[in-house]
Amino acid sequence: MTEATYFILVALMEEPLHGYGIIKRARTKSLGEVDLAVGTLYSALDRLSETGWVLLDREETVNGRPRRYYRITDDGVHAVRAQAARLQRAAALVLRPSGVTSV
Amino acid sequence: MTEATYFILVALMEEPLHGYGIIKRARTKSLGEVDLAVGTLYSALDRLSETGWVLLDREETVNGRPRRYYRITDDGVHAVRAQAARLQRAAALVLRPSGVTSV
DNA sequence: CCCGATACTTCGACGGTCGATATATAGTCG
DNA sequence: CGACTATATATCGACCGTCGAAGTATCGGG
Repeated sequence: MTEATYFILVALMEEPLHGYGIIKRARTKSLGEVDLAVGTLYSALDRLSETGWVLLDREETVNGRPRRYYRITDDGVHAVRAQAARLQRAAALVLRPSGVTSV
Repeated sequence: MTEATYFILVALMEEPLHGYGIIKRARTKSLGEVDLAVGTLYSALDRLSETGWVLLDREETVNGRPRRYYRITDDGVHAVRAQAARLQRAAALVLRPSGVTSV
């Protein structure tokens, strides 16, 4: 799973969001580190819909323009949790190196 | 930083290794999850040499064939530690979600 | 004697990211 | 009032990194 995919799923964990909302949520969640490009977002969203990790929650019309809200699925939650565990293990290799038995 | 780059640097943190050794070390460190393709490794190694995060430690000749050992630089150690911190923060978003003040 | 493991190089294909462009409205600042 | 920024979606080509395969070479085991 790429970083973009991970942060899209993380953004959707709290509540369904529309495209632009995902970009903003990912930015705040990552403390400004992750700034999803629109091209990245929509292609990733298409892929995630195909794999069934997100789905279209509802479609609103604001100012005559469509606004699509996406929702994470149970499979998506499962996938993002598995990825989080993987990331933590990867981080621990450097932050808590084995072989250092201080005490 | 990509996952491949991260695990190459992690593999080199303990001691200098040659290409094939990096692949094996990354595999064991990641508990079999990361299996670097040779194409990925050598192109990543070239990029890392250019950025100055790894450098050629020494060159041996074994069975009439060259064996190049790579070493991580101080900059590389700094970069991999920063990335580890980033990964941990990303993982914490899911594993320790804010707003859950269990007590 | 062939196969698998070790070991490096190169190259084309593929997948995902990025930035630009297009389009449209609301709000802010000078 | 005009320019600019933020909000909001769609699309497309360029680019970068990954992957797998082919090529080359040696050693040990079955």
